[in-house]
Amino acid sequence: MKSLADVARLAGVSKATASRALSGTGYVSERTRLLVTQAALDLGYVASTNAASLVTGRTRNIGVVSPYINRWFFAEVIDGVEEALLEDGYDLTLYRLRGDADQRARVFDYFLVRKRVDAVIAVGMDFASDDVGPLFSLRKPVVGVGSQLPGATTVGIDDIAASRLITRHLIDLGHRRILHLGGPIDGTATAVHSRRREGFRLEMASAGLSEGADVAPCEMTTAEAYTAVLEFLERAETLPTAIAAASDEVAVGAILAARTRGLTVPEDLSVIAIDDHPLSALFDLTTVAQAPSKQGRAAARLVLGILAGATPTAPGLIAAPLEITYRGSTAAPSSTSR
Amino acid sequence: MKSLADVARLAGVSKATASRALSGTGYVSERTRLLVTQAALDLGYVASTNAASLVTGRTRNIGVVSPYINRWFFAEVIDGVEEALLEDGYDLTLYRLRGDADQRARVFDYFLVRKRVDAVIAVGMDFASDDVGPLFSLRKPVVGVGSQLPGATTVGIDDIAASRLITRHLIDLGHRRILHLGGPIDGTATAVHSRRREGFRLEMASAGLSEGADVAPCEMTTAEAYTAVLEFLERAETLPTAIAAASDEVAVGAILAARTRGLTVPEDLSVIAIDDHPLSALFDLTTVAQAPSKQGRAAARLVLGILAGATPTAPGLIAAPLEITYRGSTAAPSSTSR
DNA sequence: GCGATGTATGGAACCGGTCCCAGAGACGTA
DNA sequence: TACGTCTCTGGGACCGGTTCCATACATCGC
Repeated sequence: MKSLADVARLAGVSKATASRALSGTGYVSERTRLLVTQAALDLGYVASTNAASLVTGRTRNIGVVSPYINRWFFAEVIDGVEEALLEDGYDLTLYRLRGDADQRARVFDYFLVRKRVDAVIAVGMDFASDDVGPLFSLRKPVVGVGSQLPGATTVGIDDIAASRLITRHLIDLGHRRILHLGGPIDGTATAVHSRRREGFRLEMASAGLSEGADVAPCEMTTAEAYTAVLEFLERAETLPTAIAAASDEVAVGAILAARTRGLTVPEDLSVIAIDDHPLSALFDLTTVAQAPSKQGRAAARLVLGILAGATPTAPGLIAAPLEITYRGSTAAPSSTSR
Repeated sequence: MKSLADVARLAGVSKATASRALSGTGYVSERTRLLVTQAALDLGYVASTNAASLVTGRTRNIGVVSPYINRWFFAEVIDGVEEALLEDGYDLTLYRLRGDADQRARVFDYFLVRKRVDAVIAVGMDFASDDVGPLFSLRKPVVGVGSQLPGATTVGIDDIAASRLITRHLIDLGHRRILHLGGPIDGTATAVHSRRREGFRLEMASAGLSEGADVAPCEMTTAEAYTAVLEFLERAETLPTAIAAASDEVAVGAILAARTRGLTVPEDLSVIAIDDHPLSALFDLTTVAQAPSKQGRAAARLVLGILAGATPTAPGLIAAPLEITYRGSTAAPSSTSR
């Protein structure tokens, strides 16, 4: 491998001058600049970012932490982040960080031990406030996406508000017995699904409908939702007239389960959700759009801005506006089921 | 940030000894080893991989290139790769590499220019043989997953064989007019969807059914497949009795489109596909399972093995065995439609 | 007692860049 | 003429580790 010294020698200049010529910093005459770039080209010279970051302390590399990479929201966010980083010539190092037991340990091992990221973007990480300590002890910019990161700027939507919004819509349509679907029951209160469930509870309560509020917990996947809804319908005494789902993926499971049970949507059962997953259009699902890849881009921009010297925004949620995309899965409850 | 020199000073030894003590190489007495590790602990010392790799030339970092990260197969593979790498303490740097125009340029820019990966795993990259040049010029291990990489070891399934298998199953059931669904028409011949289409053609031809073979191209997404099938059914003179889909995601689009048109599966239309996507169980879809996350793991293992000194396996496909998972979406054509 | 071998340690070169600082011309100005 | 300023270049320290080599001592066989 050719090094900068080789280039400098061929160009007949010093290492220092060669470095300046290639990086474009400091004073270099046009003539020598051409000389050096030509020499670099001739030798097929490629710079070592390692060596550079050793002295500059900057790696042009961003760490992305996410509990999943094979679920829609997370994958979309990462996609957006990657795109934005690429535009600025940054690399993305991916860490899947799931579970709780080894969570801290891994944060320590893989971020503290190796100091090769300039900043961290945490995607949908459900960190408790005492868990983020190690993350911040890096003294590097940290930005969250999706679930809110205590003490850090987070881009996303207000999950409680979004859930209240869809619940409200069902209530406004005339529904009184509503099932909230999705999210394991043992999640922390700050988890996205917990907050969406909380929003549902709050809205039902404020409408005086706590009696009609029911909850079916399940993992946030279509398959789990399908069986959860099937089981719920099995043992329910009075059926709900509507489902407020924690996500589109879960809602699709509900719709499929309803079909299996011979219920039609929305006549027998209205379904509404949050996300605007690409499948939701196919299932004619009313939902609240959130564009995760845009959130990813925004988070990346934020981080790059801070690295470029911008003053960091105050910790807290940078919330995207909420708007319902009305489709055919919601309607007033039919008179018979009322 | 504390450096090795600080640790050495505190422990009262030289940098060299401290390095040996912490890395566990060479001769170090038990006593000084404890001394050094304790000093490192006290100071909260974290080693700089950058500095280390500068001299060793190894980064403990693997580059993963993939055209998508938000599609099931790719996300699953990356997930598997990440998991396997993590176990060995390797990092994963992700590069999304799509399109063709800037494809080469990016490979050059982001791999050659920065020499900070030890090896490359190319996930579902549809590289033409003259496109892989830059990739191999890195002189680093390269392993492919999914679509076959000319000149490199690739783990995956034999797409042509898989497609022949599902087509054969339909033929064996008695179907004579079969539609192949999925994959843009302009893809290169080596692309996964092209090869699956090719497998379909071959099997139909070898059964003397070229007449009954029809093709509906579309992007490999559920939504695109949905509209493609709808349009196809619109203008088809005689309807096919079965669909061989290039992927489960596409097959789900077909099933939904069939439902929209009032066709029932499998009575009016059999559907079979390849992948065993989690949704396929919900849609009762007969399919050929491939476990992408396992493929990812396997590829990572392969790469780690080579880096550990194992002799690289010969270029070519390491194919997983093919087996149909029989579910309810396939049946003999009904007598009326026959 | 002596050389060979094994264990333990330190000094210093080295990886490949960046950047501070000194110095040399060129040019403008008092 | 003398001096300040600007442009351009090179020398060399430095980032933070790893590793080669030399040295020192202990042990062992003969």
